[in-house]
Amino acid sequence: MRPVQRTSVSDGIIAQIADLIERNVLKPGDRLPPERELCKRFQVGRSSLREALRSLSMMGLLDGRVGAGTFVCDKGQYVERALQWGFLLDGKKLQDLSETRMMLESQNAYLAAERATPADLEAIADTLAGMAGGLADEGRFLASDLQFHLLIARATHNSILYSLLETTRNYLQEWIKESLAEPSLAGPRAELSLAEHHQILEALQRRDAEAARQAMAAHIRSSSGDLQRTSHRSGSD
Amino acid sequence: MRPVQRTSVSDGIIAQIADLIERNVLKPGDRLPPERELCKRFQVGRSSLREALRSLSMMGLLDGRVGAGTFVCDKGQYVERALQWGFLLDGKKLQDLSETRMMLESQNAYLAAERATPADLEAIADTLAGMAGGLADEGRFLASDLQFHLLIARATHNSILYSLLETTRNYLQEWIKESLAEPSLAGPRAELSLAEHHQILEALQRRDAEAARQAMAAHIRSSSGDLQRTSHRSGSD
DNA sequence: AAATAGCTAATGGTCTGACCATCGGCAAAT
DNA sequence: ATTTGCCGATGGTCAGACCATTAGCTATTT
Repeated sequence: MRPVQRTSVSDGIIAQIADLIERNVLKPGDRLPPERELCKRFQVGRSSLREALRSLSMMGLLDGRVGAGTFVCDKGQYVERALQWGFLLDGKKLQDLSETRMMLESQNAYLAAERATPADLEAIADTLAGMAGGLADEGRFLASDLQFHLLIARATHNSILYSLLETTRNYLQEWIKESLAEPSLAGPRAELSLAEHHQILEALQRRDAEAARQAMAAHIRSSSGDLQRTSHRSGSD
Repeated sequence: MRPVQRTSVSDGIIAQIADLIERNVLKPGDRLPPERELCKRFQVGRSSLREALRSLSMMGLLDGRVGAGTFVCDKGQYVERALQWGFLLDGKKLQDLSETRMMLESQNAYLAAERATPADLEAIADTLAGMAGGLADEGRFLASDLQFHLLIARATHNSILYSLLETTRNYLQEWIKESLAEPSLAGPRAELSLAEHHQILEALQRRDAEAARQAMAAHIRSSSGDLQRTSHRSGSD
């Protein structure tokens, strides 16, 4: 005798849909049939179906858009999503976040210097050019700044490290924006930032991993200095 | 003007309950009020509440038992559920995870060397003693091994780094266990592992951050070598 | 002809009430 | 003291209804 395992209806649906996605029967971007029809096909109630879809959304497999339908997510960020839960569950201390970001950014720069393809480097250089051209336009400058860092992370060709960096950046984005919006700092800060980015790019192009790491670390340090200065207004623990 | 973010009812409930668990208001093992009462408290329909509870269960934070109630799970077990759909750990991901872990472990060792309190160091030393005493008992040895690394992460006093390391470890736990279970490797591997741990502890006690980082990196490298050797059986990219 | 405004149907999101299966504990019977 | 049977509480499921939003079409306007 062995303990019989009771399988809930929702879990059955989850297993089926996840299997379809895994076997690529449902490709990223595909649209699922409407909920009410899925109910008929699976022969289950809408509650159970929706609980299943909700779970799959939570795992990052599906994405429901009201009025449009439910779609298969294009990014296979299963593990990444799970790691982000770990983020959410812990206290989001600004200082800890900054420290984590510093570590991720510098280490990613190190790896990127070793692994970036010519196409990666070209994209990074292009973004940097966009930054320089957007010194006056704050929004464009910030967008290029963000993209610069994300492209470096992508150049590591490690999806987990990329995802982690993306998440930390998202959390810190607000503070970064605030800090750069300081009128007294905006001009010189942006110029300095641009110069630092150039140093990073040069290190990457030279394939000098250690230099890339240190250039990135110096860059983050100098900007996190501003963060500290800006953040003490909005309270702390 | 900025795009207003629409927040679904379920997401609101998820955020609230997750927050309660995070702040330890809801401790592991605690029982939640019945669904029908939660509906009244949150003033939401049962569907929405159940979708939220389902998502939290999927994350491994909650566990619903029919006839008994819904209980708060021990944190850190949520990965196993995700692993039920084995499609997320292909060879590439395993490699990325190992790399991420290496980076987290070594950097945490660096920071721990700078910040560990005497109590932290004592706890780490105790755990190492437990490891030495558990060479014969595989389960005890692995448990102490895990605790050793987690204590170092805790000694950084950075909750995010700790959480990330904890999560990556959970993912890799199965493979680590497999690798150490190799009969031909078990004995020498455990001895070597113990020696490496001693080196790490010594570096921590000397407050030599760079040495701690390198000792940890060497340790992870040697064990991830076993991981690679073990994992090539189950396919790769 | 092109752009805009308004309408309509489809769809996900939410609520309600009901019923079922299972579990825990209690009381009666042995 | 142990077993048996019962009953209430609880999570799991279902069906139907209504709402809010969206996409796409239509008619109006420029």
